[in-house]
Amino acid sequence: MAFSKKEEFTKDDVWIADVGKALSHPARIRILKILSGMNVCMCGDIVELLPLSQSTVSQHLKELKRVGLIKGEIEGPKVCYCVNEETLSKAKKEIDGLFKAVCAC
Amino acid sequence: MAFSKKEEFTKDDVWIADVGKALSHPARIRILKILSGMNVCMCGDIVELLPLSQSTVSQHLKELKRVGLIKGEIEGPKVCYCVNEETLSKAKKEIDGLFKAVCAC
DNA sequence: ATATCATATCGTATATTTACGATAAACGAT
DNA sequence: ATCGTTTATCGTAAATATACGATATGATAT
Repeated sequence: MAFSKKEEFTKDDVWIADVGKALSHPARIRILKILSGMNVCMCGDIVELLPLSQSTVSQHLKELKRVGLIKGEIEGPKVCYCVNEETLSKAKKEIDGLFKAVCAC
Repeated sequence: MAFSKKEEFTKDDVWIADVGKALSHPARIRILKILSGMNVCMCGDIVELLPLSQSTVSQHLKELKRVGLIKGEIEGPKVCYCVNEETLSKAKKEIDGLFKAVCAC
C-alpha cells in the first residue's frame, strides 16, 4: 500500500477488514481449527501439523494474536496457545452483521 | 510470499482464506455495503463515495469479483455491479461453519 | 468518423506479506 | 554455571497488495 488510506474508513469497517486479514491465509484457518477443542496447545505441536517452518508458524500465530483471535500464555519455556472465545464471538457477530446488511442470507 | 504454500492446504481452507482476503480491506467492506440494497450500481457511483481514485476502486472491484462476492454486468458503456447473493450465501455458511468449529459461539 | 463517457489495464512506486534459516531469549533441568 | 528445549525475533528474498496517473478499450451519441 503506497501509504494506506485505512484511516479514512469507519472503525467498524477497519476492524472487520482486520479480522478478514487474519483469516486470509489457509495456515491461519488451519491453526484456528487445530486450537479448537483443545484447551491449550503448544506452538511446537502446531508446527508438526503444518508444512511450514517454526519461524513461519510463529509469525502466523502473531498475526492471529494481533487481532485477538487467539491468546498465548507463557508457561515455563513453552507458550500455550488457545482460541480467544471473546474476540471470536465478537468477530462472528460483526461478520454476521455484515452479511445481514449485504445480502438476504 | 516467497512462493506460497497454499497448495498444501485443503480446498475449503483455501477458499475461506480467499474470502477473508477479499474482506481484508475496509474499502471492500464499504463497497459491499454500498452495493447492498441497490439492485445495481455503477463503478463511478462508488468512486464518488470513496476517498480513492477510479483506478484503485476498479482494482478493489476486481478483487471482490475474483472471489465472486460481486458480479458486474456490462450495460452499454457502463458496468453495473451488484452483490452476488449466491456466493455471499456460500461464504456466510462456510464462515459460520468455521466459527462453529472453532468456538462455542 | 469523431467526440464523449465509463471502466479497465498498464506502468510505477512503496509497503506489506510470506517464507526460511540463523540467532537470541527465556526457562527448567542437570 | 551449563545444557537442552521452546519460542520469538532478525535478516533477507521474493511475491503481493495498494495506490495513483496515464493510457487503452468499448460503447453511445453527434
